[in-house]
Amino acid sequence: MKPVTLTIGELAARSGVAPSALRFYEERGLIHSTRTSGNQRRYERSELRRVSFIRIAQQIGVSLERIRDALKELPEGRTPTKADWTRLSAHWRSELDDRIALMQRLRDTLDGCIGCGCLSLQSCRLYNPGDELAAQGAGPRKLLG
Amino acid sequence: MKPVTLTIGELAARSGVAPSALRFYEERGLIHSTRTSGNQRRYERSELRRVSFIRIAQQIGVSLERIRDALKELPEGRTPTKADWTRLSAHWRSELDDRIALMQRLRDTLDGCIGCGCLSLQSCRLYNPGDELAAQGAGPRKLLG
DNA sequence: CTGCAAGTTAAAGTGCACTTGAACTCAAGT
DNA sequence: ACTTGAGTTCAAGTGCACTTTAACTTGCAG
Repeated sequence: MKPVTLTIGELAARSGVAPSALRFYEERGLIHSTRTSGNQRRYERSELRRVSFIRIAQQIGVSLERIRDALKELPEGRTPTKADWTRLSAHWRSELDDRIALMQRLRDTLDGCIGCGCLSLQSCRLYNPGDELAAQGAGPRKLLG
Repeated sequence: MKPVTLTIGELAARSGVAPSALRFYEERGLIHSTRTSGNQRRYERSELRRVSFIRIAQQIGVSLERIRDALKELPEGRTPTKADWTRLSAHWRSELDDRIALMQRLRDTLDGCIGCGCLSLQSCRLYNPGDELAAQGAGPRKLLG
C-alpha cells in the first residue's frame, strides 16, 4: 500500500512542474516538504494544490514574491480548507479582471488607431489616455504602470 | 530653426524610454539612427513611431526578438506609410485578442472552481480543459503554452 | 573659449525564474 | 551484493530586457 505523501518526482509528474522548479519554490518558501530518514523530500497531497495555485497566479502575471505573500495567508498547521482556497482564488480573480481590463483598453485604443496609423506620441490616445499627461512628456508610462 | 532629427535624449523624453534602452534596441536592430560628424545618434521622427510600436507590442506580451521580426516587414529605404503601420497594428490586434481570450478562459474556469475550491490537477477543468489531456499527466502545460 | 550637460563605447551588473552540472547518496528490483 | 534510477546539495549558468559604470568626447550657452 502506497504512502499518502508524494516524492518530488511524483509531484513533478502530477503538476507538470520540473523537480528543479519545485526545489526552487521550496527554497523561496512557496511550498513545503518533510524529509525521510534518508533526507529525501516528501510532499503532502495538499502541496499539489499549492503548486496549481502558483501556476495559475503566474499565468495571471503575478511574481513569485507576491504569490509567496499571498500563500502566507493560508493557515499554518492545518491543511487549507475549501474556504481558504476560495478566498485566495477570489483574490486572483480580481487581479485577472484588472489585467483583462487593461488588455481590452489596449485593444480598444489600438482599434481606434488602426484606421489612422497614428502611432506617435504627440496625439495618440494609446499613450496619453484622456490627454491629461500629454504635456508632461511621460510617454507610455501611464499605461505601462 | 530646429533640425527635424531627434537626439537620443529627446527621443527618450518623448517616448518615455530610457536612452540606455534605446541604444539596446538599436543594438538589437529594432530601431535605427544616423550619426553626426561627432558620432552622436540622430533619429528621424518616424523612429518615435517604431518605439511606440515596440512598447505596445511588449504590453501585449511579445518578445523583442519577435517584435524585431515584425518590424522587418516595414519597408526599407522609405518612411513607413499609414498603411504599413495599419498592417502591423492589425497583426498585434489579433495577438491581443488571443491573449484576452486566454485570460477570459482562465477567469471563467477559475469562476467555476471558486465555488468548489478544487484546485487540484486530477479533476479540475482549469488544468485539463475538456479533460482530453487528463490521462497524459502533462498538467498545466496546455494552458501555459 | 570655456564649462558643463549630454553624448559615446565596452563590459559588467541586475532581477526574475529557473536549469544545469558535479559529486554524491538513497531505494528498490534481481 | 549489485546495479540503476531517483534523489540530495551547492554553485554556476541561462535567457530576457535592460541598467550601471568607467573612461572618454561633443555640442551648445554664456
